[in-house]
Amino acid sequence: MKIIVNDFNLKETLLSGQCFRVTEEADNSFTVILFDRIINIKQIDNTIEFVSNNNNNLEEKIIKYFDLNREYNYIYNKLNIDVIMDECISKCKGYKILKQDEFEVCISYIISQNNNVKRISNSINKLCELKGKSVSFNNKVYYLFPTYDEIKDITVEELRSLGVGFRDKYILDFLNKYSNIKEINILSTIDALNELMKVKGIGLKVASCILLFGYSRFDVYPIDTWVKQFISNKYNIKNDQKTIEKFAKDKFGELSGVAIQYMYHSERNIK
DNA sequence: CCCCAGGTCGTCA
DNA sequence: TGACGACATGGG
Repeated sequence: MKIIVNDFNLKETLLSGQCFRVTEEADNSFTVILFDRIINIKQIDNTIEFVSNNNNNLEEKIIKYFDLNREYNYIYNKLNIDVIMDECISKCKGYKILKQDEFEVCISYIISQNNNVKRISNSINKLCELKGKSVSFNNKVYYLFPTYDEIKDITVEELRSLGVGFRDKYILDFLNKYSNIKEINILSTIDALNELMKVKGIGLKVASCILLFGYSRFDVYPIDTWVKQFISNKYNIKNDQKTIEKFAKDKFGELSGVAIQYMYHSERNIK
């Protein structure tokens, strides 16, 4: 199947560190575990081509995951407030904020704290092998991300076997509180952040990543070392958490998340 | 062997 | 409130 896309960069979007379960294949295509199925997807100019083990509503799932129906020109215009952002935007053109599975994003970003991408991916893959459903695709076996029911009884020993280390108790606390978190969609962004941060091991940064990458809340802004340095250097302001937070909120408002993500991406992934 | 990783918690002033 | 070490683990 094919879709015409006019402002999309598949590779940048998938390899930017938003999602942890993507494989780049030898033919420049990508294999992605997308909710309930496996897809292999490739971009050739303005076309994306994809195959899956499950074609039911496939196009719809792809459009949703890559957020292809959103008008990004509006975002570019809103964020283009100075030469610094102008450069960021031109570097990041076609780079989309993914709409990932909510449950998966919560656990993935709990694991991400004080951790590196390689280890995060390894732990998540092991979790899927241990608890998720297996799916055959292209003569290989893949594992879906487990549902809540599939992992609600996971033990500390099992978690440790995944290599999540001290984050084991954080995952358990999240699972205990999951019935409240399921309702996050209906909350305002501030309330949603606070609800997530009731979980031990979810602070402002992880909560913001969850809302940005799992719930398409573009008004949260996950600030890490990279972003802090970018902003304090380029805008010549104090490299301090509160100062940077205020700056992002005041400058970019409802689209702070996209602005921050563009900065992260151009600083971290594009040289 | 030491350092670090898309942080957060608990503790002590 | 604010600073600061501890935390599991394996890749570099």
